[in-house]
Order: sequence, then C-alpha cells, then structure tokens
Amino acid sequence: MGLAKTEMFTDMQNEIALFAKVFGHPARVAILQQLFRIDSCYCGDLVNEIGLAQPTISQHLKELKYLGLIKGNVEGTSVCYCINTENWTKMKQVMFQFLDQDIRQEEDCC
Amino acid sequence: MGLAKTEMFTDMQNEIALFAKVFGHPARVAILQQLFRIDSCYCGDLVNEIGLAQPTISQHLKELKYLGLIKGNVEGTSVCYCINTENWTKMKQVMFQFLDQDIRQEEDCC
DNA sequence: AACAATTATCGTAATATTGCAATTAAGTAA
DNA sequence: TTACTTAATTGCAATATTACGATAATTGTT
Repeated sequence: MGLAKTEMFTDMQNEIALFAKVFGHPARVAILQQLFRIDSCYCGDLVNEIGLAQPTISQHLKELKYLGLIKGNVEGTSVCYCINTENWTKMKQVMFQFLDQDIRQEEDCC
Repeated sequence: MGLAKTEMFTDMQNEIALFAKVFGHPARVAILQQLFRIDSCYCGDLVNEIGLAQPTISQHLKELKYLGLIKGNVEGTSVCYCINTENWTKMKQVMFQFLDQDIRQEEDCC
C-alpha cells in the first residue's frame, strides 16, 4: 500500500507522526540545525553546506515550511530561511508530551 | 531514488532521523501509547485495539524492536511486548537535545 | 531590453514504506 | 499425534519518498 490509514488514529497521533516524519530524514535534521546555528540562512548556503542538489534542498525546505517549522523571506533574488520559533515551541509541546510518557513508569512490564 | 544519502550526514543526524522515522507513522505512535498505558501488552491486544491486520502490527512491532524501544517476551503462544525504559530514556536524551535547540534563540532571524 | 543570479517547479527513475492474504513457526491442549 | 492458538514471515500490490536534470519564475543589474 504505502498509504497510512490515518483515519484510524486520533488527531494527536497523526500530528505526532507528521512532525516526526519531517524529522525522519537526516537532510532535514541538518537543515534545521544549520538554521539554528547561523544567522544568514539563505537557501544557497544550505545547498553548499549540506551537499545535496539545489532542487533536493528546495524540496526539503518546502516540507519544513508546510509544517510551519520554518519561514522563508524573499530578499532580492535570494530567500532567507529561518526557524519559526513560535511554531517550533508548539511542536515541542506535542513531541515532549509524547516522549515523556515514561515519567511514571519505573520498570519494564515483562 | 527514495534512498537517503546517509553518508553525507553526521552519526547524530542519522540517529535523530532514525528515531524520528519510527515515530513517523501513527500506528507506531498508537502502539507505543498503548504499551505505556496498559499492563497486559500482548500482540493480539494491540491488533484488537488498533484495528490493523495482524501482520501489519507485527511488522510495526519489529521496527520498534529493531531500534530497541520495545522488548518482546514470549509467554506460551503469546508474546508480551513492553517498552524498553532504559533505551527509551536514551532516545529521549537524543531527541530532547535536538528539539531544545531553540532555548537560546529568542527571535526569528527574518 | 538583455543578461545574470537565485530559487521553485516539473518530470522521472530508483528505492522505501505500508498493508494484508497466505503461509509458516512455535507453543498448548486434547 | 492432531487440533488449536498466537505471532512471525513471505510475497506482492499500491503508494510514498528521495534525488536530480531540465526548465521556469522572479528579481536585480547593465
């Protein structure tokens, strides 16, 4: 199939999966780390830094933008990308709630 | 292609992506939530609870087990699955470090 | 206008993922 | 042994993802 049956799951479960999926490729992880690290965040800089072809980087940026985790600001012929800190914080709350499920559990059940 | 060029990225970036990828499907999110929630965690219970076919659940369990996030204990003809709390904690440290990159950043850069 | 620089989009090939029917494997019970 | 229960594996079809060459779109420059 290759198609997740999203209608079987809760909105929260689907939201967690969507955020996780976008982090599920090392190029997007690298892009985000780079955006956090540097001030100048032009698309071309990311292409040079990461080493994938320009259309590939552009495609990854599109996915990150679609989820609202980054913003793109046109500056002349370049586009300055950066983290959307407000949405990043919201995403963190969702992911932390999921990852912190173990706070009460002390032992493995089997 | 469909093939991530993992050799271009750091071990940490690939590790983050691997963990994230396994959370990138709502069925696996649901399985993990169920394992945290209930004590009896037989494979059959998960099949009934989640509503996907048994081979599909079994396949998702295999991926979670491969990453060390769950353990499977054979009990007669059943298999009792549960969270591997030690590895879950280690995974959390990796993911938290990635997600918490914004703690110093106050404003969007553009 | 013509050209250059930068990024987005399109099209396509290769690979990965998802889901399940059918089957197999492994244990239990009669 | 035979029958039953439960879970893993196999095989396959449908869809998704990744990567990039070619091209288009946009803006700036001369």
